[in-house]
Amino acid sequence: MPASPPASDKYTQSQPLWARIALALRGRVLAGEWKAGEAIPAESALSEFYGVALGTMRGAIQSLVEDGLLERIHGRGTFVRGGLTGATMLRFFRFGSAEGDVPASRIKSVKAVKAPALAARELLLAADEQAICIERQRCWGGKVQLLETLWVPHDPFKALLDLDKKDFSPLMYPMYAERLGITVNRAVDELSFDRLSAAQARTLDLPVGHPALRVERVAFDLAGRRIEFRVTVGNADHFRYRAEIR
Amino acid sequence: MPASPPASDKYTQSQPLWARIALALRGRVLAGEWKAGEAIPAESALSEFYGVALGTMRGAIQSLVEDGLLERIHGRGTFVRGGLTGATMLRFFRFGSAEGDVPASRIKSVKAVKAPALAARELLLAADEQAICIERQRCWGGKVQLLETLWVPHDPFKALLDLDKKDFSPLMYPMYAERLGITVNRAVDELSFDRLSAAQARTLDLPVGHPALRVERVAFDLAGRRIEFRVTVGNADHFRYRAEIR
DNA sequence: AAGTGGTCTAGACCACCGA
DNA sequence: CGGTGGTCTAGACCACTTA
Repeated sequence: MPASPPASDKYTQSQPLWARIALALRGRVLAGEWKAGEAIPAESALSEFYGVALGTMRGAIQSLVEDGLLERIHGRGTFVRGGLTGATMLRFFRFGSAEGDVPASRIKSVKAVKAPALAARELLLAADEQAICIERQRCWGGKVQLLETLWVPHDPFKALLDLDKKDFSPLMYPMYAERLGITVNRAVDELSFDRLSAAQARTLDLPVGHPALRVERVAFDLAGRRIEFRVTVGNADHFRYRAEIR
Repeated sequence: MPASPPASDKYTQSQPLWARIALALRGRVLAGEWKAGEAIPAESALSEFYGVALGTMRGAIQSLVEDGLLERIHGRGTFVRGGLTGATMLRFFRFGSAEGDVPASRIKSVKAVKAPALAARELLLAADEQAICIERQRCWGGKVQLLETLWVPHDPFKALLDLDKKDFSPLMYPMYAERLGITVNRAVDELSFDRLSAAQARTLDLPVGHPALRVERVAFDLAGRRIEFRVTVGNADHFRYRAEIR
């Protein structure tokens, strides 16, 4: 049975009607009533269910579309958006003619650890809370190009500890979705500049102290929870990024 | 006298009615009927003028708001957006406790030149077309922090050649607006990584070959014309940028 | 042809702003 | 207070997709 019954008075509420309906709709998506990729009921059906005009229902849906939760396709329906693919790190780098190459991923270690200060802060974990740390390398053109260290909360991710390194998918986010039912919906990247440590330089086959781009990423699930913190390091000479400002 | 008379048939046009009205409205803004910062007529007045329902008029205006051309303020009106301030380069850098400091600008040269290949390509100028090249330094905390080279088309910018270096404003975009009536509405930045040349290093008081962030920017006016190409170079150690992905 | 989202209408009232 | 944008209604028809 779906959530909340129709709304009450026409006005006099602190929130607009469309916003309250959007909230209810979001709740039903998060509760799993409609899964990623599935269609939600038609606007007309929903407007009848909530007892509002079609335009109001459209407003509610529109707000969730702008939020990235839903996606409308003319003539087909309104769908719950699938998550990010995780191949998004490539957008910061330019590797010579490696477009066709499948980005390979090599898992180096998967360990249960106490979250270090930086990761704990970004994931909003209590001090000394348990987390899982994953180290991996990403390769293009037969060379190791990116070094990644990921932290995820121990709580919903502990199944990863029992997984063989070979069984990890080259893309983490689709794997989170399939194996854990966790959808990554949004991420925030913080870019800065760094130099390679001795160990990093050795793995990347570059000189110690070589310029490096450092990307710190926090990933969020559909409900807005912080579910992954990731630090990626790559050769700064391959950095390129396009930003639009208004 | 304003532009285009009311629209015709209800449907059967290739473009939605709101899109055609948005186009007409945009034309009136570009023609200078309403200047930056001024309010356009009320929705009700416009809907009557164009002979459409209020909701349709709102849709037309909304599309221009999303485009960055207009700005609505509840209870006050709908306004033509002012341009970018030009202080936007700071968002890529972090300078220690220089928040309060006024970013100073030092013009080194203003010259009429033949646009070099890169600038000509970005500004869509013909080969060997005349342009104006401006070199300047930007300082925070008493130190030169950024080196900038700008190219603008000779055509609407020639007045800058007669201007004394001291009379240049520290922010270019407001100056374009005041002195030339050109509003910068949008810009695209392309970030990459570089090393300082000998001359650059001397000016920035850093070692030759020191890591540098390079920003190539194309700026667009209200009509979408490319009106400035700019290359900015700064110390990569001060680079930081936040990107959100969905 | 049936079902979906997209456009459009003609009204009404609400919430905010400034004089 | 009068004017602005914001919300909401109850319809109608258009345009796209699928079967």
